[in-house]
Amino acid sequence: MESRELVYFVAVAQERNFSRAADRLGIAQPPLSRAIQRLERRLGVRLLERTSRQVSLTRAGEVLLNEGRKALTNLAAAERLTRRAGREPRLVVVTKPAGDAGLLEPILARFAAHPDTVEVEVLICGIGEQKSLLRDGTADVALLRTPQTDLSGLATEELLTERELVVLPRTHRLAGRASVRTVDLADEVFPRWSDESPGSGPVITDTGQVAELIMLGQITAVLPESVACRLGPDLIAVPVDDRRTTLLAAWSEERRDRALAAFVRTAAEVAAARSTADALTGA
Amino acid sequence: MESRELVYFVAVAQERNFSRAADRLGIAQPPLSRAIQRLERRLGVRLLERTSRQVSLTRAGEVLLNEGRKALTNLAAAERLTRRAGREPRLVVVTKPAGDAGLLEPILARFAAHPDTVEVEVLICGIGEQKSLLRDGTADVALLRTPQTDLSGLATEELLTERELVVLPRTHRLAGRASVRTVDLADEVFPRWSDESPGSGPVITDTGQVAELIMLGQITAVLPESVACRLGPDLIAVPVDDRRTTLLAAWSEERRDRALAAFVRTAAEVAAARSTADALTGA
DNA sequence: CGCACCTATACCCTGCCGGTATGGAGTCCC
DNA sequence: GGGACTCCATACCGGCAGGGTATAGGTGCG
Repeated sequence: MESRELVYFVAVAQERNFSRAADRLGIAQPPLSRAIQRLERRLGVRLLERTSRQVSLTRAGEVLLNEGRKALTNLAAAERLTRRAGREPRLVVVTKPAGDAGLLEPILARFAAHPDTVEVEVLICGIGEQKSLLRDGTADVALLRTPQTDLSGLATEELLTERELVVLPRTHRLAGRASVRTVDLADEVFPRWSDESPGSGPVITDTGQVAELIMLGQITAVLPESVACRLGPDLIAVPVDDRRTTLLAAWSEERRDRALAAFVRTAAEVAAARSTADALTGA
Repeated sequence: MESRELVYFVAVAQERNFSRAADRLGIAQPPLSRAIQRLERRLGVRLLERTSRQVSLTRAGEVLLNEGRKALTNLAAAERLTRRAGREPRLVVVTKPAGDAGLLEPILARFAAHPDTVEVEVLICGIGEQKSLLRDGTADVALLRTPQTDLSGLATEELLTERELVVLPRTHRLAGRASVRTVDLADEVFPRWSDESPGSGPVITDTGQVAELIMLGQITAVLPESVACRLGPDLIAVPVDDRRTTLLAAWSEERRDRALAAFVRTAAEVAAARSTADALTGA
């Protein structure tokens, strides 16, 4: 099976529409139809049920969509890793906006002095993209927060655990509380951090929206302490007693190189130092 | 990256020779050279160092060989699983000659009566091929023996543990012993069960060779009891006290379907019954 | 120095891949 | 119910990728 055919099939299977898929692929619709027909012929299996009104997946089509996506991810990873191996060694670290709890800068400073240091590129990606960037080889290490749904294939190191705070407008009924518990928040509207994530509120596409929407009373948000403190003076942040979040360093479990190991170790050291400092300050 | 290019590269990287690789791929050498050049150009990385006398891998080439093989295996698995999903559900069970300890027949009989039964195809493969057949989706479940070098990605269930016996010609110095230990066999010549396996003796390509070679005094072999007993009356089998082997059912850890689970469970039941019977007979 | 071996280049040809135009089936809506 | 719309399939055509043969060029060996 040619990988291009598989890319085509995945596009059609996702769009459930030949014309839109062709559009996305940057080719015309007829060649796409033929490519899928050829693929079906070669596999000896019907992948799609088409009527003139809708396209649906057969059992075999579902299998190929799932397995094929994995295979294509692997192929992309092989390509990226190969490209990287040909260049100067460097690390790509990926985080999301405000997702590093302020640790990244000291980590980079300390790592630069490490004997196994290499050049580091920092990538700030959209919400929920980090794991796929790790898996396809674009990034070497990510800063993630627990809880995470699917960490398969990734190795992790816990960096630090933070309180979580609910962020509210000044006028909110809970704004005067010294602390709250999760049950107190049962009636609140929380944003959905990505298209797929559960929740009742609006989908967040830009982090700047969050403070805005909270101020307007549209939503509330529960955020790690390091993030909540930076939203601005017009919002009240109240600790949620029974919630904690942990910042993780994560990387592909198969990767074994000195620079990566050194980076993770450095990150853990910086985080440990920070935790100790916080404990002293808090006390 | 097109999968065909990757197949070509892997062939060259393994053969370390364009002409032989082209031969194996069934194409001429010049198109192969061009394909590799194109791949290198597209990746922007040199993969192979060629002199007119030898081809060697660059760092990037090694990465692509390793990662690419994985990706191609996944691609093949996606293809096979898709093909299978389009047909009647069935299980492919793979074992090697005499590798089932006589369990397969009763397992199949019992499985046929199971509520979740499906058609079963039995594949008897060459030595050392089982794991790759599982990984590329050709087979659903394999009967393997411990010790095994690399079971990553596979789930296993222990079926039964057997004694191992050393098989000797009648005239052998140890032929009269009631039992031996591994240290007693230090001077013996053992066959190599595949091209890669360690050992001093000849490479076995056909199981029929083994009895033959033992009879001629060329080698000795340590085999599971169930196999050793069937080599014929002209050979003496002496128990090796300090060696045991376990028969495993193994399958891809990602697979989750009722028929597969039912098969493994049935296999375990049959094996348990056999073990009990043996214990009674032996006592 | 010639021979054997191996890869790269030159050149040709076939067939695949992609494009445009159009057909035909089903759905929506007035 | 008919026209318009949507959507996939078919027909046909052109360009180029990919494969073949012949051969050049470099290197180790006797």
